[in-house]
Formats: sequence, structure tokens, C-alpha cells
Amino acid sequence: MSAPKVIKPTESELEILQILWTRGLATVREVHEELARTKDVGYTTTLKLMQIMHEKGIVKRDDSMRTHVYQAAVNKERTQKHLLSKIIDNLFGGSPTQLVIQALGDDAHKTSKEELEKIQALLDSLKKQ
Amino acid sequence: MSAPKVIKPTESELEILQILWTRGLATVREVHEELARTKDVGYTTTLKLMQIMHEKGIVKRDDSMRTHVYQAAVNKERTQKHLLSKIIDNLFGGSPTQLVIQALGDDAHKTSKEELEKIQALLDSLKKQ
DNA sequence: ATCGTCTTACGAATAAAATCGTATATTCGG
DNA sequence: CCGAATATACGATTTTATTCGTAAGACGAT
Repeated sequence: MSAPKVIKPTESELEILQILWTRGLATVREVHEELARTKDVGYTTTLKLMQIMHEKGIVKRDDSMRTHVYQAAVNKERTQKHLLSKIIDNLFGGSPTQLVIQALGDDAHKTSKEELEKIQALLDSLKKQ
Repeated sequence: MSAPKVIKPTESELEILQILWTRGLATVREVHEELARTKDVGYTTTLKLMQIMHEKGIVKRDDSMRTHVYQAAVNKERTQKHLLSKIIDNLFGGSPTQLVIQALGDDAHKTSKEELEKIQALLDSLKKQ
């Protein structure tokens, strides 16, 4: 009867989750170095963030070693879906179509021919139902 | 030479913007009553939020009357695109395709046949280019 | 003119997020 | 063994967002 855990990572937490989702396992140092490539942030800040995420249950960690090893504790797709659903409500008045249209028209992220085909395939299968 | 203004409304601000985008013009009272239908919030909270948005330049207002009349000062599509772009980076590793796939598969917002057709049309026109 | 209502303004309390300094422990090279 | 480097823990500060109480002015009805 446990309520489906509400997932609401902050922006910073999302950055870290992305790294963990990609790498699977990672130490604070590894995560930090990846973060530091794109933003100016101190090591202890990253550490603290990951500790907080651990308290919240967003990440798991193996602390049997001196250097702890972290991994995401929340499912990537589920988190994406959850947040996206909120954005659809918040920003697109509940219409996923509007969101899709804006996303495909986003000049900052050109969609390649191959990707269009992928979407086409999904569209086809949705239309069949 | 003005830098393209960075638009970063908070969640609460977004709720208000949605109302203003729909109505065009609205008083604090009108916005508040619409907000109050879905969440429990005090009038002065709404007022304050809209005042802050005014300071930030997110909304304009006509204060020639005692009851001020507000309207959005930021463009809807541009704001959506901007925020979406950030989400694509933040949550989908830069791939709009992934976002589209998740959005179309969102059970909380079933996509109707008509909407699928709309997306199909957009897809067709993108493929031509 | 007065009362009750509605308005904005303003300041303050609370909460949440992000940042970092310092302390302490562990490890490793020499 | 000793010192430098590296790790975590912890607390404090800063920043941003949210919420609301209170005051003061304007308005309308009586």
C-alpha cells in the first residue's frame, strides 16, 4: 500500500542522475569531474548534493569502501515520463501534441533523418491501435 | 545589442503565464480565481507573484486604473521552446527524439487519432526538407 | 460621512536549493 | 613513519521561491 514514490529531482540532481544513468556506477569524484567540464562547481558541492540525493533515496551507494560508489536508485524512463507529464500540464496545457510539435521544431536540436524515421515507426504503431 | 532575454519562469509563474496566455488580459483577481480552482492559495500570494513577475519583466501591466490589468510580456511559443530545449538537454541527453517517444507513450495524456494525424503531417513536412 | 469591501504595497517568515569551508579519517608514495 | 593527497561528514551561509499578514488608500452603498 506504499504510495508510488514521487520523484522530483531538482535541476542539479538531474544533472547528476544523467551521469549515473549513463555510467551505471560512479564515485563522487567521477561525477564531479564530469560536471566540472561544463560548470564551475566545487568538489564538496557535488559531494553534498549526492549525499542529499542519497538521503532522499534518489541514489544508492556502496559505502563498504572508503570511496563510496553511487548509482541511480530511480528508473530513467519512469523519471522522464513523470517529469514530462508535469511539463505537458505546466507548459503545454495538457497537450502532448503541442509539446511534440515544439520539440521537433527546435532549431537547437536538429532532428536527423534517422530520428525522424524512428518517430515515424512509433507513430505507425500507435496509429494501428 | 540587448542580449536575448533569458526566460526562466518558476513553476508558479508558469501557471500564471498559462492563464495570461489564454486570456490575454486579466486582473489579479481573475488570475487568482482561476488558480484557486485547482490549488489552495491566498489572494495576496497571487498578487505578490504577479508583482514579482512584473519586476522581472515577465508580465506587463496597465496601472492607470485602481485595479491593474496584466498581460504576458513573454511570447508563448518562444518560452515553450526555450524551456523545452533545456529539458531536452537536462532530461533527455540532448535528444528530442527520446523526448518525443516518451511524450507519445505517456499514458496520462492519451494522444487521440486526430492528434496523431497532426503529428504525422508535421513529420511529413520535416521529411521533405 | 461612515462602514465594509476591494485594491495594491510592503515586509517578513518559511522553505527549499545550492554552495562551500573546515574538520577528521584514510591512503599512498617515499 | 611522515606528509601530501583524497575521502567523507557536517554545519553554515547564501540564494531563490513561496507564502501570507498587515497597512493604507479607494470605492460604493446606505
